[in-house]
Amino acid sequence: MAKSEKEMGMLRDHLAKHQLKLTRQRELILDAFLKQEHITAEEMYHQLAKKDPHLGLATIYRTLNLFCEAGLAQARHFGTQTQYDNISHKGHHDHLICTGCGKIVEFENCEIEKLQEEVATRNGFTITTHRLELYGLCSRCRH
Amino acid sequence: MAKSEKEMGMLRDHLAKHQLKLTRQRELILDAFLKQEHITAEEMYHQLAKKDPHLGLATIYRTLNLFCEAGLAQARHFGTQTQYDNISHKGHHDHLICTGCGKIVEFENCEIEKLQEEVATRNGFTITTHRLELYGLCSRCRH
DNA sequence: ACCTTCTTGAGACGATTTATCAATTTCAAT
DNA sequence: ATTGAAATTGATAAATCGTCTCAAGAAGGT
Ligand SMILES: [Mn+2]
Ligand SMILES: [Mn+2]
Ligand SMILES: [Zn+2]
Ligand SMILES: [Zn+2]
Repeated sequence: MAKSEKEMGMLRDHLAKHQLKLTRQRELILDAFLKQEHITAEEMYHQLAKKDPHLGLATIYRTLNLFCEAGLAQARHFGTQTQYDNISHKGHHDHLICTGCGKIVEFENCEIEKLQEEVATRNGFTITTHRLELYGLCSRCRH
Repeated sequence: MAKSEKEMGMLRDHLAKHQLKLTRQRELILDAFLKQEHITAEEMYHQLAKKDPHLGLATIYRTLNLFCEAGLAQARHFGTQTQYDNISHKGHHDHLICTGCGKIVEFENCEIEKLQEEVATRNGFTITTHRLELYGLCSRCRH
């Protein structure tokens, strides 16, 4: 609870800057969110049902979107649902996804990121975010 | 009509291999699809309403998904909708997307693709497809 | 403590895509 | 060409996901 100082600070900053309030729900959801690598609103809804059975799904959606605006999370469409990635710990990262078993491996590659910038510049764009997903089979599923 | 020999062949192959049938609707939708770079089911529905007012939206969805399986199209979630990219003409490509005006620039970058392969190999994966989207502002929207 | 403003929870709602199913069409075997 | 099993279609119901609405409650500056 006291270990998420940095993230709590980022949230407070964002709230202050936009005249928003720090609520019990927002603290609760932040706590749960920081323990995850990526999670959907629905998953979090079920997880938190134990701690607060009255917490509404709409509040979870609202709060996760707030985290995105505060720079703590990043939304990513995966399949039919939206995954909220925790970027506060390890920063931005991309994904290798096994279409056989659903396994997800996270990676970072500075060279790729650099080339992306070049492509953007060449086309007159300024990149704010990106998304790179590699789909295939992991070593186990290949056999 | 006669210029889409290759694509028609790919479709026929897929149909034969899966005991599926070549229908008037599938030909109609293929024709329209090959004229596009990327299109949504809804857009195609409206386009084809002139040629066949009875063509159902469900058939369009079914057929575009069929094209994906046949290797002619690739589905890509963009905003709330699914875009079906025509990959038969220019092959695989990635996208630069302006979050200001919605402009889409297509690009290919072999170096990036090569680095992707390296990342996959390093993690024991064999890539079958991937998706790279760069979001940002185009030169016009930056001002 | 007061009061304005923001937030919440419950469910309605909207948008998109898939499932259902009776009627029709395809196509391979006669 | 005819037949008949199997696939396809169109209309619409249903499912899914996320946002909107709004009255009741909470936050926080004074
Ligand atoms: Mn990246
Ligand atoms: Mn590519
Ligand atoms: Zn696997
Ligand atoms: Zn733009």
